[in-house]
Amino acid sequence: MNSIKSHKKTANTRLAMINAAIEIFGRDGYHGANNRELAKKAGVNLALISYHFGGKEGLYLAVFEHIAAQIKLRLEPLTAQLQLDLLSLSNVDVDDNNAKDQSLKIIESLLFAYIELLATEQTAVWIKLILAEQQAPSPAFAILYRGPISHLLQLLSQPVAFYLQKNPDHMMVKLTTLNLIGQIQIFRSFRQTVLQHTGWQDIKADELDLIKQQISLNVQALLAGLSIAK
Amino acid sequence: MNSIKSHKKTANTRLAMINAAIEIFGRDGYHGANNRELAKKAGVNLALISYHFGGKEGLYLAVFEHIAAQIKLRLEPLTAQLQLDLLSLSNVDVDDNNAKDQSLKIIESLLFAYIELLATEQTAVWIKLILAEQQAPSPAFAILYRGPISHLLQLLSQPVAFYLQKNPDHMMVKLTTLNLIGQIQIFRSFRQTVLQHTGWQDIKADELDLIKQQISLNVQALLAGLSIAK
DNA sequence: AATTATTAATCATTTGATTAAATAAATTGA
DNA sequence: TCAATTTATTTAATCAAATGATTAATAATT
Repeated sequence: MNSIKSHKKTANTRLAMINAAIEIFGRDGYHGANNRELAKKAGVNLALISYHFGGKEGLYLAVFEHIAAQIKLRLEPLTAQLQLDLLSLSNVDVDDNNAKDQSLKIIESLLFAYIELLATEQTAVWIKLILAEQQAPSPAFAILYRGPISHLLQLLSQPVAFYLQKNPDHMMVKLTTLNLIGQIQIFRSFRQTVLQHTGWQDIKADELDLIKQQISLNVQALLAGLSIAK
Repeated sequence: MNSIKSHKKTANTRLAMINAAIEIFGRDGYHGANNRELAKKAGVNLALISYHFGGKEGLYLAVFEHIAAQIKLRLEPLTAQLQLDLLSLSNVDVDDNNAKDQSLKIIESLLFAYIELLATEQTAVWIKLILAEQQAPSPAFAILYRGPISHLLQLLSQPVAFYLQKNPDHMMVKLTTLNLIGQIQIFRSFRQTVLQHTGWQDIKADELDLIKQQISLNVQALLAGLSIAK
C-alpha cells in the first residue's frame, strides 16, 4: 500500500473509497461495517481495500486522517482571524470593558462555528465517528486529538482565560472551556434525546438559530457570573 | 424464551448473561460483540442466548430493560424527595428569593446525582451503551427514553422553569435544561478529550469534586444571568 | 517492457443460530 | 413421602452464511 509510484487515477480511487468508508463506518461503526459493502459503495473491487490501505483497519485510519484534514481546512480561515484578534487582546488592559466584550465575541465566534460544524449533514457523520473514538479510543483518536480537537480547545481556552483573568492552564479555565463545548455537543451526542425533548423533527437552520440564540445568552450569563464570583 | 414456568436457577442464569452482555456490548458495541465470548463470560452455554432471549438482539434489548430499571431504582429516593420539594415550591411567590435559592438547590441536587451516575465504574458502561443508542437508535432507545431519560429531563425542567419564571414547555427552558446536562455529559461523551485536555489519568473522586465545584458555580452564574437577561 | 492498478475467484475463519440429546427441576399420584 | 413422569433448562455438536484477506490473472499507465 501507499506505494511511491502511482497512476493518475489512484488518488480518485482512494478518495472514493474513503468517502464510502466515512459513510458506512459512520452508520454502522467499525465492526458493523463490512468490506464488501464498502467496496460496492465506492464502486471498486473488494481487493482494493487491502491493496491501497492494507486492510479494513488501514482504511479506517485513513478516514480519520481525511476528516482531521477537512476540519482543519474548514476552520482555518476563522481561526487565523481569531488568532489575530487574540494577539491584539493580549496587549490590552484586562479591566477594559471593551476588551472583555471582544473576548466574548471571540468565544461566540468559535462556538457558533462549532455549532455549524455539528449541524452540517456532511460533518454529522464525522462527529459520529469521533464520538465512537471518544468512547473506545483506537489509534485513530491520536490523529484527531493532535489535529482539530486540541486546536479548538487551545483556541477557545485563551479568550476564556482572558475573560476570567486567569492563566489558560488554570483548571477552572479548562473546565469552563469544556463546559462551554458540552452545552453545544449535547445536541449531537444526545441527538435522539434532544429531538424527543424539544419535539423537533430535525436540527436544521431554524433550530440552529434557536440554539445559537440560547448559547449566546448562556455564554454572557455564565462568564459574567463566573468572573464576578471569583 | 421467557416461558411462564421457570426453575429456580433461571433468574440467576439470565442475570449472569445480562451482566456479561452489559460488559461486552459496552466494550465492543453490538456488532463488535460475539455470542461465544458473551456466553463464555457469563459461564453458560452458547445456545442459552437463543433459548432465553431469542438471540443476540433479544439479549441486547434485555440489557437495556435491565439498565433502565437499575437507573430508576438508583434515582428513585432522590427524585421522590425532589418531587416533594418542587410541590412546596409551586405554592410560593416567585419573587421570593428563598424560593429561588431552593429551586437552585434542587437543580444542583439533580445535576450532582447525574455526575455521580456518570462516574461510577458500573454506570460508566451503561452510559457507553446509551451513547451508542443516541447515535444510531435501535428499538432499545425507546426503552431508555420512556424510562430514566425523560424522567430526568422532566424533573430538571421544573426548577429551571421556576427559576426563569417561565412555563416548563417554553423552548428556552428546554434548551437551558439540555445545556445544563450537556455541561456534565461532556465529561463522559468526550471522555478521552477531557482526559487529554485536563491531564487527568482518570475521572475519580478528586476530579469529580472539581467538576461539581465548577458546575455549582456555573449553574448559579448561568441562571442568575439568564433570569436577569429576560 | 516494466511497473502499477484492478479484477474475479477462492480460502480459512468467524459467527449467529439450530438441533438433538442429556441433565436438572418441578409435578403428580399413590 | 417418594418414585414416576412431565416439563424446563443446559449442553455438545453441527450448519449455513458472512467476512477479511489472499492469489493469480488481466488491464492500464509509464
